[in-house]
Amino acid sequence: MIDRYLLRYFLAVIDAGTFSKAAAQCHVSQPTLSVGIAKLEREYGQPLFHRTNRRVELTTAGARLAPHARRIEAEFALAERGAREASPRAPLRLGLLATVPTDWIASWLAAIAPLLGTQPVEIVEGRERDLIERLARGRIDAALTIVRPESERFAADILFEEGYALALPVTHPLAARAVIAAEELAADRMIVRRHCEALSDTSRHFTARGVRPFFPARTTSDERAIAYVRAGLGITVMPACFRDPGIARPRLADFPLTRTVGLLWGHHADRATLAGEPVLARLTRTVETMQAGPGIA
Amino acid sequence: MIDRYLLRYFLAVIDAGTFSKAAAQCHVSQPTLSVGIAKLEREYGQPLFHRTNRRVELTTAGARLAPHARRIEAEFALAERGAREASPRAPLRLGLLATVPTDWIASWLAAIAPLLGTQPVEIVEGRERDLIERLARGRIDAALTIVRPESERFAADILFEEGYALALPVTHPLAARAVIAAEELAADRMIVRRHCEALSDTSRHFTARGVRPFFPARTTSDERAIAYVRAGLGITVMPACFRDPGIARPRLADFPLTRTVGLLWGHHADRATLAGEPVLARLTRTVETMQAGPGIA
DNA sequence: GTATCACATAGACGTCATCTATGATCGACC
DNA sequence: GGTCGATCATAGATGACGTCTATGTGATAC
Repeated sequence: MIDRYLLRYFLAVIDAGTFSKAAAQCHVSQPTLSVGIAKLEREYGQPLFHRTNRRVELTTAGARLAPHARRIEAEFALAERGAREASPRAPLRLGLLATVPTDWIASWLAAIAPLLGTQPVEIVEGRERDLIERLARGRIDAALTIVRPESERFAADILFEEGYALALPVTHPLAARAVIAAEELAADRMIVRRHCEALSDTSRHFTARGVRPFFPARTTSDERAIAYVRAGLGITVMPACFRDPGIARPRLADFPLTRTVGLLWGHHADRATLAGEPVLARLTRTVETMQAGPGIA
Repeated sequence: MIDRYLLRYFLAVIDAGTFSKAAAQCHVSQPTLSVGIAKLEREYGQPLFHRTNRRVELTTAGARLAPHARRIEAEFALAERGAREASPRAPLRLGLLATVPTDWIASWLAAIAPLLGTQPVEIVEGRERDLIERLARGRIDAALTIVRPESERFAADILFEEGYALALPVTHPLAARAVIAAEELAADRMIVRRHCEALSDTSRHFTARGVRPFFPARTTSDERAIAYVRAGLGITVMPACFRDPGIARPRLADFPLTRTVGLLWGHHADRATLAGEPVLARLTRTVETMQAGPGIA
């Protein structure tokens, strides 16, 4: 009895060209996909792929099965789409990490505006721990937040990894530098971004080097923080993804902290179905382009 | 993610009209099918059936899903058929209980003759224990034999249940009787059907009643046994399904032994696929009609 | 030779589809 | 009106199997 998941593996191998890539595409390990294909071949009665060292290619038997597999998957997709379109769709509850640039979210919201009628979205902002908590309780379906190895209780799709960098007004004497040591900033005032997941690491970094700046402002808004920096009220440390024409982002010497940002999926939700949701697929694309893109600064 | 087996349950309910019948059709228990439908409804997002006490009927959501499910199942069937047609088919190895009437087998073989080119059949005759043994060793794919509750190591499809009855020549003085006691046969000679699964029970029945007849013949062929009976060489006891114009089949008083005949499936084989095999489907039909039919006698 | 990349195999683990047993609900029947 | 029979739902236990990590095998590159 051929099962659906076997055909999904099969099609993924055709599309990806290798077992390993197909496994990643299916969010399973390579051995899992390997035994899956083996099982399908046993059930089908004959080999479906010629294994060569560099890639795999369809046998004639595989070529015969492929169109059936395509039609079956397409029909499944239609059925599942029909389900969602007909039912009064529950709002998609999405957690957003506070330290994600607002303009990313704005750009995403603009892109999905026409979809909001058929797929309402409910946004929950919070810090890393809040979002994990809500995910665990099933209060949100997915979260754009920090992915850590130890948060493997949730399925994750990693989007990018980045470091943290200083944020100086472009008028700052050191603004043109690529790397700045903490000690060079002893005379600077510093904006405290109270919501930032890196706050304690940042404080420790400066105090460990004897730098105990004055704090002219504490805020939980990154836009406020940037405005303060532009205005010359002080400097701060932010994730590298924040860019603004008015601020420079030199690296902070010996501060190797990075964060990995991605989508975490609540286990009650069906990741495969959810990730195919246009609204979320668009979020992924938006984040990837805005992060990797040339940026403003 | 909707799975294939859920759609099979769904379609079975549509076709059968009730969950219980659908469960039997799918060879699963009623609770299994029940939770299966519940799961499908959860995945689909809305109820698929209106449950009333006497029957279930499709909701509009169910009616929307049904055509997709049909197409998916049809496509799976096509894919699986394609597999079998393309591969050089292994012969279907079928065990046949010795005490099944030869004319049933002959009738079946005549019906499937045109199919033997594409699906070779290998017949293994044997007694009950031989067939079980071969099934366990994977030497045969299925067996038409006796189904016992304790032989639940194998999946079974029960075809019919029957008793054992006397076989007398129509010229016998008692041939017209419906029931005959063992004691009334003290003067008769008796043919021993050495291969019969009921042989020891039969012997015990007669000896316990003080009847120790002369045995003019021992045979392992039911056709020989019938020929002997017709010729007046002696009488015997056979499964009720044996009929012949020349013999009468009165019941033996106080002999309640019955046997349940059906198909046993080797666990290495895929029962669902195998049972759909035209050759085997035809065997099922042939046996059912020849057993239930008006018969010759 | 070493390194790297591919897929296959082995054993352990956890999920979940399945089972049996039981409950809940309704209609039929005397 | 109470009992019986039929239906589907629920609960807890169990086993199968899909998945994992770890490791093996083989081929190509340098």
